[in-house]
Amino acid sequence: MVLKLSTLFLRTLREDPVDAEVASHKLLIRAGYIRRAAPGIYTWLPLGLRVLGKVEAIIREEMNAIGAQEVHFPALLPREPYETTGRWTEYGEGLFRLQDRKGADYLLAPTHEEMFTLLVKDLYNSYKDLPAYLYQIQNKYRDEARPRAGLLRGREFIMKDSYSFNIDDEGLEEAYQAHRAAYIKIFARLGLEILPVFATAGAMGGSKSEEFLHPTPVGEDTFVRSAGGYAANVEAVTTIVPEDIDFTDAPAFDVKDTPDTPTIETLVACANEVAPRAEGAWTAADTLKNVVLAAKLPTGERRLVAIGLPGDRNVDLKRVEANISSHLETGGEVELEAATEDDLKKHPTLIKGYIGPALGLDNAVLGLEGSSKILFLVDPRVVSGTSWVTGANESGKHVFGLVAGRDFAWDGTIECVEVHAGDPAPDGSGPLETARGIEMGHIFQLGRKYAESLDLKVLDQNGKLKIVTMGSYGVGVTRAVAALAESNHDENGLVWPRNVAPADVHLVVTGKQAELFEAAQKIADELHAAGVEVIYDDRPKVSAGVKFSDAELIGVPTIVVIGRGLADGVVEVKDRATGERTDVAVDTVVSELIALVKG
RNA sequence: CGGGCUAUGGCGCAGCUUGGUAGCGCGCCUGACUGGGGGUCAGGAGGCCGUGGGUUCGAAUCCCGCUAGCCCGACCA
Repeated sequence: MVLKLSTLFLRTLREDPVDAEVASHKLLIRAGYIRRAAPGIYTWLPLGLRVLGKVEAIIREEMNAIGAQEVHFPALLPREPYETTGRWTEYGEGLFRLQDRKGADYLLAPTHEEMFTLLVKDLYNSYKDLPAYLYQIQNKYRDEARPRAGLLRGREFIMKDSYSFNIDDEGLEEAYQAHRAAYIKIFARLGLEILPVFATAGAMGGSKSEEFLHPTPVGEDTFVRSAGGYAANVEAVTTIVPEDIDFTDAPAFDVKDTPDTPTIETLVACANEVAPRAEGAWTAADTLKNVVLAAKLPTGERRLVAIGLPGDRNVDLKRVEANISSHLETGGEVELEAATEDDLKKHPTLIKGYIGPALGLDNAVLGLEGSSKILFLVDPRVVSGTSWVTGANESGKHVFGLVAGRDFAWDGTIECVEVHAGDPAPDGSGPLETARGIEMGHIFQLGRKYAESLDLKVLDQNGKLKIVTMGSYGVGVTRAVAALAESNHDENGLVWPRNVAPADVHLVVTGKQAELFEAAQKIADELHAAGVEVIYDDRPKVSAGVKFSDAELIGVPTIVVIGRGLADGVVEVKDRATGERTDVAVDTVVSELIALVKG
């Protein structure tokens, strides 16, 4: 392939587009890879399409290598399957909906679990047909509230999504691991640094899930990692549970007057005044903060939940949301917010600012067994034997030395506090630090949620119908192009890794003599014959400076300059990434370039 | 959905305060020069000034409404 710049459909821009913030967005527009068609929706120009194609090819190879088979669904889908699984409404405003001329509802697919499930149901009936791995590379549509950063978060984007179908959990685990390994290979081949982080399954259901994050400051996802190699989504971080403490010799609790102390800060100050202790001043960490939240259940019910946590910590609502469903009999997605004044009024035993779990096991307030009948969950740091300063359920009074397990009980523990930099990693690999990343891929063990609601069953060895278990696995393809641009550029433009670059070699002619163009054309032809992809800047009346700038902006890894050196029989070979230039004899340049590209 | 900003040739912007023939740079077209880092000169093409209403002899400019876009936040299997 030889792309001649004199005819290539391309216009590079000298200035950054005003609406672009991040480097990948600016450069992909300026270098003529993409154009904006609508907010979060982009047109792919010839150069961009070439990069996209190369990324897709790598993904295809690795998916095929694990035995996955490619199919292709429509993006325009009927309402019914999504109605069956509840996602027609669950997806809310994020879904592009439209109607045909008869008024029938359609949607532009945000993801294809339903369609894959129905396709397998359509064709397969026996355990002998399984396992099956199917995938597609296809446009997805999500009406994002705020598309941003060019290709990084679009309303139309390309995703590779695959789905595994197995008869049992062992098979699902195998499928999951196969995809996980394939993803690691894909990102390695793309040259994208990737961190698999544990994620919570969230509303997708299922048990196990990992995100593949590309660490970069422009990323939208916050995660934590340790020097020792632990990495996880904030929602999925677990706390190291301390050992229980023997409370045999602990002094009895003591209720004290602590007037005007509705906050932890005022309480700590007051505690040091009314009850100074020998071991050092009271701190927020000695207090047990009891926060009342209101949970909106899938049933529509609004239910209060109390969370007990050390006073030096704050509740992270997202973490609570991610972890609370196992404590509720309803399951499904739960929305949480702080309880309002009205909520508290319905429970007169709860005195705002002075809420406490109990004054002795027989005198419980919080908890399903307590007088409030409110579910009481505690942070895992609250273990049996720990002693706390906390509310005495009476205005202006707190209780000191209230011992967990002896004086109060709880209904369960939950990961609920904000994770701070410096907290220990759960695997003991050191303190955590927070970082930002782009979600490049996500793998889920879906389990039987979709198969169940869409009735995907096959006969097992015993002739009995069994629900199939599924996994779903996604790679953001357009997002990968953006991430590649983001991590491969300098102040002059893009710097593509060789295996995704729009071409292997960028030939530049400087000068106007016919011999220069003839020599360049010859080199281009010979490279082409050897299977090397060439961009050839044959524009006759464009100055050298413009050609150099364009070459650097476009970012092909090897730039060859045919110019004044030709009189001495040499051309210049320049490495885009390092800037290193070498003069190479014109007679050997083709073979050297072939070696460079194929090597 | 909250907060901030913006809307004027393909792109980037000025003009608006103080109403009076719509301008600059880049890009595009013609020609000449130049020819290794976005070069020079001359001549061109291209604009319902987001949209609807109002004030006025006259509105890009003043007033009211609407719409769209961008950024931050909320949201984001």
